[in-house]
Amino acid sequence: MAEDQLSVLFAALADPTRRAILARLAEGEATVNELAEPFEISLQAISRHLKVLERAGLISRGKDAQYRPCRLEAEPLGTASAWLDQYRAYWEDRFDRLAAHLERLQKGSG
Amino acid sequence: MAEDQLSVLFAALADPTRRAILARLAEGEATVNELAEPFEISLQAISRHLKVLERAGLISRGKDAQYRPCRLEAEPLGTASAWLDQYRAYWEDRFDRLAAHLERLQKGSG
DNA sequence: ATATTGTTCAACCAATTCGTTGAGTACAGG
DNA sequence: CCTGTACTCAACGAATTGGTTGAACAATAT
Repeated sequence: MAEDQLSVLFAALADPTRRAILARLAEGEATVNELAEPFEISLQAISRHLKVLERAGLISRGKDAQYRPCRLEAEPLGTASAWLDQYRAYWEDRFDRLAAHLERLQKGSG
Repeated sequence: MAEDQLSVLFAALADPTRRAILARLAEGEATVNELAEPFEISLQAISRHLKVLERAGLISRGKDAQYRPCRLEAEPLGTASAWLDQYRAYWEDRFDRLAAHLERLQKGSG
């Protein structure tokens, strides 16, 4: 299962081919063939990666004759970033002490 | 395949149970049993989720008698956040126009 | 010694994922 | 109309995932 937005999103980002596609789209729209060109895998495989990205809301697709230009839709990345920000204090050095402190507090419970 | 750091990391974050475990650990160390308590799934399933989180570098585990206290290790979240920051310009409104502009630039190629 | 508690390992199953190939569908142009 | 180009759908296989149960093992308590 796991159909929530964040799960679908992170799952989409968990594949290096898909991340490479996003990087390419950051430079501008591209057709499926253009996106497939740098990879060794079949066009069909790319087509399915695009479907995953679309389901995650990370791309949208247009229709221009027989072309299906893809466009980056970055909002979900903002959502992911916001989620990660919950933990920012835990990875930024200045808060390491705070985290350790909170930990000890709740362990000793008094 | 896909054994790179980022892929393993995002894959670890793609499961809601694992994200819930991280949220719990943000409040402090916890044993496997403590972590399992809120969930309906077996202890073994939790144990495997912890293994995934550990492989992603998101937790570390201690040894206290028969207990294996887990601790949040947030640095990888910082890595993920840094990766996302590449795209920040694309989801922040003030840059939407820039993105669209870049797109048009490269399409027209002149 | 034995039992109990905390945790992991191993085998298994169902569902999903990521690739393949082969067969469509949709549009453009001679 | 027929061909070529762009793309998607469907069927398939191998690998992975996320759950299960049953058996281990380690440390504590009796």
